[in-house]
This record gives sequence, C-alpha cells and structure tokens, in this order.
Amino acid sequence: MPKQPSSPKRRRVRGSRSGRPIMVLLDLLGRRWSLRILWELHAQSLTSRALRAACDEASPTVLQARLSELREAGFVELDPAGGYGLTALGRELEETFLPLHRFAERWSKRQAS
Amino acid sequence: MPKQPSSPKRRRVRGSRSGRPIMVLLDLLGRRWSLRILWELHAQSLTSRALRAACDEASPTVLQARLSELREAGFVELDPAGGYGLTALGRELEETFLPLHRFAERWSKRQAS
DNA sequence: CAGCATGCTACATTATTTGTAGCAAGCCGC
DNA sequence: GCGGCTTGCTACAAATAATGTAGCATGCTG
Repeated sequence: MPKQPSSPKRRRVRGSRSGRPIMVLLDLLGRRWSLRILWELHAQSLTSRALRAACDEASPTVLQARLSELREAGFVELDPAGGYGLTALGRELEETFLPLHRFAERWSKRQAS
Repeated sequence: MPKQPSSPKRRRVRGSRSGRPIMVLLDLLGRRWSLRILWELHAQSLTSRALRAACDEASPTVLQARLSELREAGFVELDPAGGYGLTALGRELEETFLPLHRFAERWSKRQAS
C-alpha cells in the first residue's frame, strides 16, 4: 500500500493521502481550536487577543498557527481595522455548523449515560 | 453537569472551561480523526480494522481512543455482529456534516491561492 | 515622548499522536 | 481440539503538536 517505504521525504497533505477535498477539510477542521475559532468568529470579528480570551486563553502559539491555516484556506482574514473575521467563504462554512448548536443542546440533555 | 473536574490543581474539561455543550462538542470533534471517523462510518458499519484502513492507516491507539470517546458520547456503537457503526444520535450528527461535502468541493475549486 | 494595544514569535515543558508489535478471544474448516 | 484466520484492543518508544509564559516590533493615542 502507499506507505512511505524508507525515504521519508515529506508527508503529503496530512490527514489525507487521497487529497480528496472533504478529507483535507475534515483534517483541517479536526485540529485543535480550528472549529472553536470559526465558531467564535461567527458573531463578530475579534482581535487576536480577544479571540484568545474567547477560546479559554488557548496558547497564542496554536491560535496563531490555526489562524494562519484558516487564512490560507480562505476562511478567515485579518481585517486591518479590527482584528480577525470570517471571509465570505468562511461564513458559508460556518453556516454549515449552525445546526450543530441545536444538536449540542439536545445531545447534552440525552447525556444520561 | 457532564464534566466539571472538582480539583483545581489539574486541568479542566479540555477545550472548554465553560462546559457549554457546544464547546464540549466542538472540542470532541476537534480531536484528530474524530470527524473522519464519523465521516467514514456514514455509509456503513466498519470493523475496527476496516475503519483503520479507511482512515489512511491511522494508528490504532488514537482510533481506539477516539472510538471510546465517541462511544461514550453516544455517537458510535460497537455492533457485536459487524464492527462499529453510528447510533441514531450519531447519524443525526453526521447529517449535520452533509453540506460539508458540497462545501469542500466548492472550496477546493476556489483554491486559487 | 510615554503608555498602551495590537499581531506575532521563542522556547521549555507537557500532552497527544504515530508506528509497530502483539495479546486474548472468537470463528471456521478440518 | 488444532491450525489458521479475524476481531477488538493494548503496550510503548519515538515523533509531533499544544501549553504557558515571556517578550518583541509596530502602530497608535495622548
């Protein structure tokens, strides 16, 4: 199977050897704080520090890393006058998550287990 | 309360100090392979090894960890006769992601940057 | 200029993930 | 009941990613 035989040059996309867009996206969103960042930016733009505060004071290192990735992906942008915000594309993506909120509420109630 | 560690010496829930369901969910889904697992289980149940194959041969350690978490969350279950599958709740959650597929396709095309 | 906020980086400490090997239990044909 | 197979799952060292704290350079405002 397509495994690195012995010369570990460099991995490909990370999280996906297939490169199928959905896999790439799933992996990107599956990194720590990615979903949370998109979520927190949902209502308004935030400065990097305000975002950090919104994200339970996550370390600036990861936040900055995620922000770079999300910017590169075109979901987030740095508005020169007012911190980070979602792009049109990012907003589209974010809307995808809206049902998640309702789901989470329902889910937490069923948490009898 | 689902999770609220009473000892202040150590970390709290991980990913959320608030314990708001959506934050807990966002954190759970934001762990590596969580989203992917739910995605791969979308069409059919898979044995742990088939799932591993579907997930680019991710290490069984994480897969097993994620599987436990997702089972505890009530999204996934181990069908004695046929491997892992989504629960009704898990299927509900998974349906939330369906628009993501279309989005990913569109996104990959706009990947001019 | 001082005072403050911003985006971002350094870096040592921890935590998580990876990769590989392997276990015990169940099933099948023999 | 013994190989030969598959299953779910675990061990564990090495690699990678995240955390927490400090701090830099820049751009304000007064």
